[in-house]
Amino acid sequence: MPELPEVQTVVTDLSKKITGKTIRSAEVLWPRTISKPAISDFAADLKGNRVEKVSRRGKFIVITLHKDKQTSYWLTHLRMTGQFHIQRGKKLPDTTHLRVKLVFTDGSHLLFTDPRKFARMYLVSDPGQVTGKLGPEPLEIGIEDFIAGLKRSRKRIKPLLLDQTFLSGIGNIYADESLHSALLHPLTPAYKVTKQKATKLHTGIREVLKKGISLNGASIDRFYKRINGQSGGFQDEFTVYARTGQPCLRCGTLIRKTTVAQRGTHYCPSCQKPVR
DNA sequence: ATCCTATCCTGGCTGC
DNA sequence: TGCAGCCAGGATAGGA
Repeated sequence: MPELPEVQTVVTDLSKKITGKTIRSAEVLWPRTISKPAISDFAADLKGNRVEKVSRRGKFIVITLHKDKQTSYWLTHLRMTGQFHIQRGKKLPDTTHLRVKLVFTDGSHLLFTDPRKFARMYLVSDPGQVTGKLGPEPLEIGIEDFIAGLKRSRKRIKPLLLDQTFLSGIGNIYADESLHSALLHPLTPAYKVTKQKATKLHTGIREVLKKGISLNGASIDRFYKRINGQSGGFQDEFTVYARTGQPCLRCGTLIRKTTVAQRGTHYCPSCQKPVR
């Protein structure tokens, strides 16, 4: 669902729309969406803040706020179904699952919906409180550190890629796509991945994520959408994800789906052979 | 250290 | 047509 490329797309879109705006009021319609601070403080603390910057760390949207020379950070993790919406013209977004609503001093609105209620928001003075345990950004980690990280881990490669303390931002889709691109079986123990394959995986992760970003993410079901309601384009470029039973684009073998670490896992049984 | 299970949630889907 | 039951999925906690 929303992974690094999807979150990056939201961040880029949001940045253009809300940077410089000042929050007039905030309203929380589903209290559990707010992790920190207490519900009673969240809306009141947001009020009067000016949006300085919208950025990303892992799968977190990080909004830097200024008020009375104080800087605070409003972080949002979309989890599966969290979605920001901006009002566009007269057409109102579907607010069936509205959880948080912001009104800016210019009268514009920022709405946050989340059907499954798993998304979480934080308003903190130090973003490290929330993102402190995250591993490096997958587009920033160097090849040496990446290989060393694999060697150090006894985990299987797919769960390791999903581990946000190892790398931050990769989720189920991009893990499967990266592993296929590197011709690695998802159950391969990380420490057994050869230097050559590790290099291929490092490259594969970068290419897959960059392609995802350039296509504004993947909209696999009705969930992930850009803040203006548009879909991404990466779902049309999947090589294995959601292609169960369809021919591998590389060798023609039918793509198989199994469960690894409680996640649907798609791979080509010919291109991605298990390691003995 | 790592794995497994349950939990949080809802809408969509299957099967009767 | 209606409805019960199952499933996906990111992160985390607790037990093995």
